Amino acid sequence: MVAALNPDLATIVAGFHALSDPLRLKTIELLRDQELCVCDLCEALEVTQSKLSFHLKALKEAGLVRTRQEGRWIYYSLNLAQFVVLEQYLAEYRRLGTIVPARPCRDEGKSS
Amino acid sequence: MVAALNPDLATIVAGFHALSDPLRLKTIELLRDQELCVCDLCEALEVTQSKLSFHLKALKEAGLVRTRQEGRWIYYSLNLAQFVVLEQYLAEYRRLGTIVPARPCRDEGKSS
DNA sequence: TAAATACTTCAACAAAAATTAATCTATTCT
DNA sequence: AGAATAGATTAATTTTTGTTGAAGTATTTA
Repeated sequence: MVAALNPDLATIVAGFHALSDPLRLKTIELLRDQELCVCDLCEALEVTQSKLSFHLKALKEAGLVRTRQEGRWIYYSLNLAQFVVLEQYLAEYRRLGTIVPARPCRDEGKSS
Repeated sequence: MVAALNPDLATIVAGFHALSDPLRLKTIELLRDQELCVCDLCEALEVTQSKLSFHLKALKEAGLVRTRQEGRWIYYSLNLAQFVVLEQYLAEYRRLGTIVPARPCRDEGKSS
């Protein structure tokens, strides 16, 4: 048995939800290269701090990013482990290559 | 250069959005094992046909599922290729292991 | 201690997504 | 042709998300 093989549905849903917005996606793409503080991200993404804060929260609650405070700056960075969790979830689909074909719908033991 | 390396942001966003709902996730988990018609899915998921139809549409528009009509049944099945696209997108993050650390925020060439 | 900076939170509002029930289309069965 | 079945579509409504601007918290600098 592999570690952390069964993250629950809610975790997966939260993860994909966090990734389902253009601004959040651009944010993590920026963080891919380096840790950044909120003001850097605001500047790069050309959005207000308040707006970005909302999206950063979504990313954080989904476990996709971490924060580290240094003085009055808060540095955001990716939590790669959580990316792997989602990647693995998708990989499960690739694993099983054969999909059982047709099988007529009405024969499936329905009490008719 | 690898084929289809740069799906655009909108495609990725749509894909993750389609995966960001519990019912849709349960749907694709059912389809993981076999092709199913809408009435089978409704029964298994215990939802109304109309409601499921809405969610199937989201999955379909994101390219995650395909349909095949047979008589008056429409069989849904996974489009694994699109799962791979999303998986690859996430894999890009794992690739670059080192994240550039701190770097003080105010030194970044800001005109102050 | 006062002012400034970095960031979050809140509350009001706007916009998008989901739910529901009814209707519509197409196919099959009699 | 008429009734039944599978499924999509529509419109009205509710729920959830996202946006905006103002206010709040914490830290630093003067």
